[in-house]
Amino acid sequence: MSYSSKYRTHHCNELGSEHIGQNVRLSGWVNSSRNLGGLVFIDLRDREGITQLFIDPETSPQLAAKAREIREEWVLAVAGTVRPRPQEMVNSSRKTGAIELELSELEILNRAKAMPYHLEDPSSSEDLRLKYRYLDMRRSGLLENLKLRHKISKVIREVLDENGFIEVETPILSKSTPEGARDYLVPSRVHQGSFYALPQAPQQYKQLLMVGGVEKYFQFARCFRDEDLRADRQPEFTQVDLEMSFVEPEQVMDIVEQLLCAVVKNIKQINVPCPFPRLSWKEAMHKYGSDKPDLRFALELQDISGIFKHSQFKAFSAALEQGGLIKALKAEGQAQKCSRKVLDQFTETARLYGAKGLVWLKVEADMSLSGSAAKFISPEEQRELLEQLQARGGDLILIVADAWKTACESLGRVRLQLAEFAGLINQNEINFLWVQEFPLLDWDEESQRFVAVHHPFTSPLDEDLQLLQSKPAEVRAKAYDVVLNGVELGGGSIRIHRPELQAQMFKSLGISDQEAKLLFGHILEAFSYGAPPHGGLAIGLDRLVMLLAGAKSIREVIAFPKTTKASCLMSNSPSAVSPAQLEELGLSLETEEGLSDQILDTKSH
RNA sequence: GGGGUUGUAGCGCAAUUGGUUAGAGCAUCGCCCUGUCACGGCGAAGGCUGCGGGUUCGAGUCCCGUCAAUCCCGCCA
Repeated sequence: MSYSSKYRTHHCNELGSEHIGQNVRLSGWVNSSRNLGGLVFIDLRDREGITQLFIDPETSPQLAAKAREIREEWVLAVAGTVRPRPQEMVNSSRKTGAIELELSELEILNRAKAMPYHLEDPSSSEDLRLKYRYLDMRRSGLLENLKLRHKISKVIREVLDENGFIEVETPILSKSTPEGARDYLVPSRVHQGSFYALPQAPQQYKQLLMVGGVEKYFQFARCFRDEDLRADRQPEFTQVDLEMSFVEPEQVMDIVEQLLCAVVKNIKQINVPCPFPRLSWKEAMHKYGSDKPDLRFALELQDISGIFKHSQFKAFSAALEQGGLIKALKAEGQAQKCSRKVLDQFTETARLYGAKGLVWLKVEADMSLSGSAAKFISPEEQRELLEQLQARGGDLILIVADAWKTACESLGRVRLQLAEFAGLINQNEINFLWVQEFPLLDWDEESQRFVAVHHPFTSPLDEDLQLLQSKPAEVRAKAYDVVLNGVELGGGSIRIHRPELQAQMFKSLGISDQEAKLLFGHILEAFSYGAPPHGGLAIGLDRLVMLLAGAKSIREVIAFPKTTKASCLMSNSPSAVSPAQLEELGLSLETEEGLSDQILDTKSH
């Protein structure tokens, strides 16, 4: 790579002993400067690395005088001769540590104010780093994460290109639809009172591309959802979105496996086993209490309802009477390590996810049980319990008795917490799996109707079709999620391509023909002109990069992320707009705060 | 919408049961320094303790509210 320009002939991580004697030019930022009164050392930094500059006041008094005023993060262009450092002054921790550049020219390209915080201090607060994101990039690991993201994107593009996928962009100004997340709305000036919505996903467009005969589509799609945020959720995020025609789940899963294997191979030099293991949703819930189980460790949940059919323990009998069940988790050899305090934390977790409580039992050396509810468990039940769980002295048993979903999910969360506490998780492992056969519909108490678990275009499993009218809750979908280390990385489905079935689906969702026409008319019409069978999937790129970067939050892999209240600390968005702008859009604000904000706003048109 | 944590100098922190004038380090500014690499030495300046109430003779410290950041629940097809 040639860097030659008036600013530089090399970058700052390039020069070594082989360049000694050469005249070179470098540009970059002052990482630090050390003025010893006589000798002056400056560490010059660019994207690639750091080179030490050297000025001897005896040979270059003017340069030394100029260098005296130089401060951190000033921008310099320099020229000089590469020379070896004295033997004992070699800095072996730096690639360019064997040499230094003795300056003959020094140009100050730009000065810099004192930094608002110490750029290399990892403990500096995140809001400052967000406010000065452009400074954060200079020295924290952020730039490395952006490079990693670029590399991952490149591999994904290559694999999809090699497999005949065509990258197509779809509109950002899109149409609001019910179902799913809250939309970000964009008011229309030309059509006052009407709004675009920013896409939650390019779902409908990509299906229309299939109707259009594209057959294999992909896109790095920016998606927008106006919901409350988390460490792994931003209001706008990127999906690797893909869709294929004339396929069944197998073909979609196959290409995604190829894609993810290539990424991991390229980034981590690890060959992950392919194809990925597959679990049905029901199995995942039963065994691991999660629809995105972390399989880096075993710890399977067990159904122990059978043992307690005639239990005298009210917590157990009540759950069973109400049609629930009793699930247990056995932690080998953890009885000693788990103090009362730790067990209380587990209990709190179980409660947080809806369980009424958590029963813990310690298996003593003599195989007797001790713990919160041991006295309510008969000797016969104790014997059966130990036998079913194959428990040994020193084991810890955690039990939740509740409705099926609550019991599974709450104990599933305890399972994760326990694994972390007991150090069962190998942080270097990359563990992919598929979860399939999700339910198609879910009863929503709030709206008193069925809602689509995935989205309303998801096809039911062929063998469950006949249940759609009679037992909608039991219909499984041709949907699949790819899970990495307990994180939902992506999901997709085979879509409904026949208008009759789509109409039936809308009916199940309580969407009238009229509504369907109004909201989805264009896609229904498109399907009436010969839609091919099709399906696809979307991968959360931010989450993928986060996991491979070992980052704790997707903010660390996004150049300019927003806070948990969806504001940008750097640009101060969102912000008020001028009355003139509102007027053009035919909008007026209701709140007084809104009005006063407008008056404060200085933007003029 | 709900719960937890945090908020003291530009930055990261300290300040005893509520008790004099809120401290030292880094950064900044000034002076000194010829082999540093987080250079070092001497000195100076720097504060509405997030904001608003309250309790008290007295509040950085206790109470209530509020704002912001963050983590989680709900929510996120």
